Amino acid sequence: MTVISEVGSSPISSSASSRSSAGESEASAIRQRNEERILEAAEAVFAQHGYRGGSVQAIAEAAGLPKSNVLYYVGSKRRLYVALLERMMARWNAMLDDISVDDDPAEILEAFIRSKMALTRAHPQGSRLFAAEVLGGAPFLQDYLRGELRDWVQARARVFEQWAERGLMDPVDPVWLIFLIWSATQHYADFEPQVLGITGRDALGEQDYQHITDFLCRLILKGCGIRG
Amino acid sequence: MTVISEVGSSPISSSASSRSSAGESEASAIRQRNEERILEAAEAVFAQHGYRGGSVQAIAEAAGLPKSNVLYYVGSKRRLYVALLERMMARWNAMLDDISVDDDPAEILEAFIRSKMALTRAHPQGSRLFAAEVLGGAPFLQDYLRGELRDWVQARARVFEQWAERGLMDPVDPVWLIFLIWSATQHYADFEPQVLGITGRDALGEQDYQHITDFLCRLILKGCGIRG
DNA sequence: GATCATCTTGACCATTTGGTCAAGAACTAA
DNA sequence: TTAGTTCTTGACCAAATGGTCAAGATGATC
Repeated sequence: MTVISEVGSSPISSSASSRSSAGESEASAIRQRNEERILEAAEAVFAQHGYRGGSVQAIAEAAGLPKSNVLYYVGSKRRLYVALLERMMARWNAMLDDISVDDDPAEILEAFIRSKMALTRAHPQGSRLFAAEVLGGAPFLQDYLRGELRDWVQARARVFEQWAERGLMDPVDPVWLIFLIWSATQHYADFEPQVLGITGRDALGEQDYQHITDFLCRLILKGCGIRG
Repeated sequence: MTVISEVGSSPISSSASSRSSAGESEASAIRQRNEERILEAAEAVFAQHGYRGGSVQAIAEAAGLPKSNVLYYVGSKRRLYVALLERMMARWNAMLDDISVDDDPAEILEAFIRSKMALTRAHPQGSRLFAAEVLGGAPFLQDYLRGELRDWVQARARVFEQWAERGLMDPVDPVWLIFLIWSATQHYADFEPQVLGITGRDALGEQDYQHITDFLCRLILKGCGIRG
């Protein structure tokens, strides 16, 4: 799947109204600022209401710009949505590291859980955007899910299986294990109103995240027969 | 939170166009059949697109009825949505059993996981409807989350803590444990396109569900220091 | 069969939606 | 300063939206 154009130029500028004849050029400060505002606003709106339920007017209001100004920069609702998904995927792809059978299972699994929880905390709206898109049937993400994400999962699963063969962890199903870690870590972004309602909090703080992360690391590693 | 009116009468009939002067009366066979069609269709549409993104026209098409006929039965989009949420909550409340410190932790946790997975399999759209509503900030569910669901979680957590004190399980955080079980079990409904895309399946079968359930039971119980 | 209630459903309505368009202001480079 | 580019933004458009309305068909009861 296409990664967003290289850092420095605008993520949308090559596809909307700045068709400079010199090819890809540096976006102006005004354009960069406004596009960033639009992307942030759009992420929140689409994360909350999905593609169909999110309106360009709501995005415009959240960005503090007139609707036609938003459309001037991004071209269309669809283009904006695709740009957002690509941004999200780029962020995730940066985390799709490779692991080896020579690595230590405890370290790898713990790092995996910790980095996912850190992402949840840093980018909750990205997680919600993904959740909304998948709830909607993932129409824009099929290639990604069936392509590089799947390859990554399968490669990681193979390493988990080899660890199990060496007796370094229990022979759990590695794919369900990966889903368990994803669901457990994303839950705190995706279902935040539930978490806050039930725990009586207004927000989760750094210390809460620390406790949750520690809890997940301990339980999942022990549950896998690692360092129990 | 209000539970749906008693079995036998229509879940919507008391609030839309059948204002019989004799009070609550048995709905006709036509009404029952059409209301059920509408509820099923609406559940799918709202689960996929959320409240804002789901349209009455789409629901009407999915139900095979004209839009104004749908509105004849349900009154408004909002009433329909509320009725759906109430139906979902009633289904969930039937599962909010009580446990005691004298129960066996292994049995209780395993039953909890198994029943949640069975619910995921039997009512995936209900799970997705809940997810969409929570992603949207849970505007219609705050009382439920902060009320009886919270009470249930707290009561269950207290029992978990007492088990830990008796050395029957590790002293894990009981609330995070409940969230872990919810997120892990609902994942297979809510993120089904992801699961299918990554595993290369067109659907999850009974055997898949069995394996996943067994995996979750084993890992989570072992991770809690129960019967490891 | 007559009467009343329920059901069906297209026409209609005000508002919202994703755009398109173009005038004028602001910015940039020579 | 001039010319060209970018940015701003209200007016406008066709289609979609959640309804409302009422005529006629169907169902139920006496």
